[in-house]
Amino acid sequence: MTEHKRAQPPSRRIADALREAIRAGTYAPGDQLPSERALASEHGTARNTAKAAITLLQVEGLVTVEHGRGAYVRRAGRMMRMGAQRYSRRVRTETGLSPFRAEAQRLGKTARVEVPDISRTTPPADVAERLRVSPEEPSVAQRVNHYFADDEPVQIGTTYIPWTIAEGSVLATDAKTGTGSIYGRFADLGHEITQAREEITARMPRPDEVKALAIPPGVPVLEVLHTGIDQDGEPFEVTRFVMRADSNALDYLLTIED
Amino acid sequence: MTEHKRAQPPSRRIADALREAIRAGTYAPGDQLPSERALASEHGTARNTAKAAITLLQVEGLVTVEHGRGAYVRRAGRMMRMGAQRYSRRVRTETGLSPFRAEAQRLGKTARVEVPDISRTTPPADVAERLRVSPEEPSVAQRVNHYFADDEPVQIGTTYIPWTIAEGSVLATDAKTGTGSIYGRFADLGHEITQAREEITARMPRPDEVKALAIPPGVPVLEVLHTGIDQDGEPFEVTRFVMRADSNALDYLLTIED
DNA sequence: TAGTGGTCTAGACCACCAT
DNA sequence: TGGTGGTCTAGACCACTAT
Repeated sequence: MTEHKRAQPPSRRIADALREAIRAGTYAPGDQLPSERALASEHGTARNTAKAAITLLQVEGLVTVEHGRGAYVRRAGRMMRMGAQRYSRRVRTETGLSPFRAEAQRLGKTARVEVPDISRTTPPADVAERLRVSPEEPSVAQRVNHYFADDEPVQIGTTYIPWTIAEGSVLATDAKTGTGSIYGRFADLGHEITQAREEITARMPRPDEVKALAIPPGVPVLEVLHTGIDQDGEPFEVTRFVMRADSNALDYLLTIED
Repeated sequence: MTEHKRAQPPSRRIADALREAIRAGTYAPGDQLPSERALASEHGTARNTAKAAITLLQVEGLVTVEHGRGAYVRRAGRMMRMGAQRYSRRVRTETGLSPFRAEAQRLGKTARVEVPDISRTTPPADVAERLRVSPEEPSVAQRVNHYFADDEPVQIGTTYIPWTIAEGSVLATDAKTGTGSIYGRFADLGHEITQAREEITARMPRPDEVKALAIPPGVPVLEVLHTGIDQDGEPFEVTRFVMRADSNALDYLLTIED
């Protein structure tokens, strides 16, 4: 008998079995998996080992675990698609909606935006570089926005505006920006958005983001560093968006330059 | 005495202490953390508990663990920035380089591309929809590309081409596509790329992707579903890119439509 | 060979949830 | 109340890395 020695540790074998069962549809999205104690006795292991298996799947983003209730196969969430055309002036003037509200409306969701902080601060280095302001002085106004769809937090946006632009306007003081969203106010101040640069990365959320966005384990975030550029080619605003990757997608339609 | 009962479980406390030490620079990127046994005795816990703390940081993407060596603070990798202008005809004809090779050259890295598979297959549903072909027949040619920078795998690209276009051309048969990359061949066939749609999401990698891209725990992937559109507005190619999020970024410059 | 992480056991107590 | 996950202990053996 050629015995496989240590072919796979038990926790892996349990995880593989569950993964395969999920793939095969034995456990459908939303279904509850067997309890840790059940898995352990089924496979003849300690409960710790069964838990290790569940943790593997959790980190892969395949299942979610609820304390006191059980482990469930994760459901695919409907996606908010943030497209590039969301900045268009037409959308802004015709609907009076901000990009986020317009997208939520399209999906039939209720949008809510909270503005927990507006202040004058020293910008992070990457922001300062893009705005061409000093990274060592309080050279910007900062507006923090929390976005909710159907009361679920889905996005955080931190907007940085050169203090020379924001000073004296509602941008530096008021949560409400009025019709046409914040870009309406920039237009009032002589900065019509004509170009935007968007730099996109993904990473695991920091603990504070986990809290703010109620992110379950195994869900990364998309980070978009957005720079608004006006008719003179000047950057007038940088926003760092952090969004749950399991409920947001980005959608760009590009015209290929020659 | 008001004792905080269960303020924080020991594993969280150890993780918090390490996180703070990393933030403060006590442990710099690349530095080794104390061993699990050392952490355990320092904090008066079992080794398992110290390991749980390390695992938390690992899942957050803050540290990497190497079997038999130790746990290390993750270094920030240099980023490959995949920009929208990478499809421009000018870049293609002037340098003769594919988008990936052009970017690698810019960073002074050695690019290598392997083509482990070219075949005729049935496309995934999302691809079929975008190419307007049947999702139930072998209606496409599939080309799988593995991209390496300095011999490290950084990206996988799976290109789907309607069989009606690929049939009879090198696209359906040859790994080598010749100068100007694959888009040069599409141009030869009468499909000049004039627009591209890119739909971006992020998620944790699947086990097969973990293997192919050698992804350490705590690193998500960016998935880009790219659709190439020709001068007649017809989609002629869809590519699904999957890339390590810790070594790739996307960079778009958008012109805001009216 | 010594030190590191990888994994497991068998049992315990706590916290949360539904009934 | 009973079932579920959250976490811990104390010890054990294995596998990998470096010297």
